[in-house]
Amino acid sequence: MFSKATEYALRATIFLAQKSSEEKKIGIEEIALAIDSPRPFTAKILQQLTRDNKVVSSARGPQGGFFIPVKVKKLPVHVVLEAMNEDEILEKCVMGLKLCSETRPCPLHAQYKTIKNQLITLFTTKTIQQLADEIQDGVVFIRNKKS
Amino acid sequence: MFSKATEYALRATIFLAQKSSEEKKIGIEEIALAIDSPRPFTAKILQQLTRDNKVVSSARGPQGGFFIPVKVKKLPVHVVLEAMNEDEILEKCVMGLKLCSETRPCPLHAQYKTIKNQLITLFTTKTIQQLADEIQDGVVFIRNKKS
DNA sequence: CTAATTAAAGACAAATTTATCCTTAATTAT
DNA sequence: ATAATTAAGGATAAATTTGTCTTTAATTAG
Repeated sequence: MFSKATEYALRATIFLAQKSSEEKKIGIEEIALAIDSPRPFTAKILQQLTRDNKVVSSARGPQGGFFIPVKVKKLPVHVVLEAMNEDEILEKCVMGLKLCSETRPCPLHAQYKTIKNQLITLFTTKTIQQLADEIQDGVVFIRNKKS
Repeated sequence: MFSKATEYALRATIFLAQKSSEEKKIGIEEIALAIDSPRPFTAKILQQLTRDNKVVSSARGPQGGFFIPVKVKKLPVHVVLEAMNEDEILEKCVMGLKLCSETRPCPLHAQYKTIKNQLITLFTTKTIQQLADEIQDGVVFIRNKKS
């Protein structure tokens, strides 16, 4: 569904939301290890998420690293998709028709629409914080490895 | 969601299901024009759909072209995804976790699961014929251009 | 102030997807 | 048989995505 870049972005964001804070920043090494993603590529992605501090914030130097401000944790996960320029995926026609719409629907439009709406609702109502909390509670996982 | 190749495959399949038959084959030129896709790339995709006559059938020479046998029209659209090797998209974890499952769910698993199930149901219950019929009825469209 | 640490930025490389083109093979009509 | 038509197949190219590496800039600790 999403690109690898966006998958990594979602994992990194939720991981940071759970583990980091303004006082406890986390380095790229630890992040890439935790979410099992290629280190340099993940760095690029975090850089993108850091643009204008839109999703992630960062600080250089010793004790530096990445973190997610409390204010951002309260935002819907959808902001990650926006920052990665992949929020359109949730909107577009399954068959790739440019003109697909209510008045000119593709053959799958009517049924896909309701599914699409649930997807959009999911990403716009669940906050980053809410997802991170579940990891804290131990009911879900973000690591991609056995350990 | 799907690759361009699969989007073209879905459009071409439904177009052929509506317009073609064993007696009335359709050439690549007409197909690419109808679904507004790059001609040579579409040829490659049809070639793939033709492997083992799994979805599309073809005949060379004058009056040759592509068509979909009646038997295939009764199959679910899912067969197109399978032929394009993209049926996994419906199954995989939204966050890209290899180990995501009921017993080791990602933070979005529980909610995404129900959406995923609807997607799978849609593609496994709707037949190629059913979607083509709607075009015939004029309630939906497959062409990607104004005309 | 200096050295160490860490992210930012940009150039580069590999892999995959998308797309084109040319030759070959099969079929049909004459 | 021959010529015309059409898909099959393979080589190639362009674009995008994924990934790496090296240098620079900022910050902090000593």
